Amino acid sequence: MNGTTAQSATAPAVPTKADLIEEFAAIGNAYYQDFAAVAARHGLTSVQAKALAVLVRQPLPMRGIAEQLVCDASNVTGLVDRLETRGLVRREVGASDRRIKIVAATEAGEAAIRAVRADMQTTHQALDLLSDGERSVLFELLTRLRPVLEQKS
Amino acid sequence: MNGTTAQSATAPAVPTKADLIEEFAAIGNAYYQDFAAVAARHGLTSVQAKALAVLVRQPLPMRGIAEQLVCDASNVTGLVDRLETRGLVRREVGASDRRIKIVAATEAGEAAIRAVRADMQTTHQALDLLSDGERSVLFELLTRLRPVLEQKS
DNA sequence: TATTGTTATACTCTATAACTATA
DNA sequence: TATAGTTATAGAGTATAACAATA
Repeated sequence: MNGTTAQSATAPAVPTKADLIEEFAAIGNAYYQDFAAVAARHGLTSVQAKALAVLVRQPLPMRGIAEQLVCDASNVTGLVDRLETRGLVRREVGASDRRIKIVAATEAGEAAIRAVRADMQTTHQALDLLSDGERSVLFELLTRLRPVLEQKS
Repeated sequence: MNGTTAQSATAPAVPTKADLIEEFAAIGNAYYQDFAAVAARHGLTSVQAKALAVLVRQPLPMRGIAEQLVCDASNVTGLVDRLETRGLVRREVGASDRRIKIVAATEAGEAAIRAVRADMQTTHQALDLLSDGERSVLFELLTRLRPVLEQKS
């Protein structure tokens, strides 16, 4: 792995942060590929599916969607247009500020993202490799990482 | 979490697979956002950076790149054209089969992807939260998941 | 005949800049 | 004047279909 320490074969050295980053990158890319491929089979681009997944968690104004997608706000108009045409999301005028439009996933939108997640067989198969105890450990570690990882860079 | 078992507060129930999938999705998306944002700062689109990361690991024929990127082979022509124009990759004619063009990252390409990885501060900060022992555990779990997760769906 | 890479076309994603409606 | 959303435009990513070169 890093070769800086000579330990026994049964107790490998602690991985360097670079090792972990590389593994994290590979896992992140592989997950995203499964997500994009399954979304495509369901007639959604990866961006449409990602937007839908975000909106299922909570309704957001146009600019909030842009933040979540890390893209310019101008793109969100067309993106939401296409999702709205297919009945997957709904625009609602903001109550306090009429400039704001709140976008929410419809029932059809929620069903679509549920179907995509259920169909991510590669990811399911990978997680099936773990025992209950390992799943608990992984879940706990990821839950710790998530708040920091979701901050803006 | 799932509420199906009533255990003590210090020993939470084993997360369901759905819980873990959701956490995995959130982590995967957050990682990808950091990657895309940093790549953009370095003048690369996320697809260009991903292709470069793949080619740093190993040279690939055009169709191999398409497989890794989960996209049609016809797209790869333009993608590699743009990377080649900037001196980040190089096309080489295959030795055994002259139809095949092997694409390899140049030194500049390797340097570019190294710079992107080093600049992913959000991901670095997240991983800094873990102790050496936790890093080892996470690394081992991810290493187990990776071969299955990298298979085609 | 089958396969590799390319080209042509059309649609989607993306950023920048300018515009409108509202605050 | 500042902000939320939109429109216009141009470059990049994407799939489908058709093509040339090679196997």
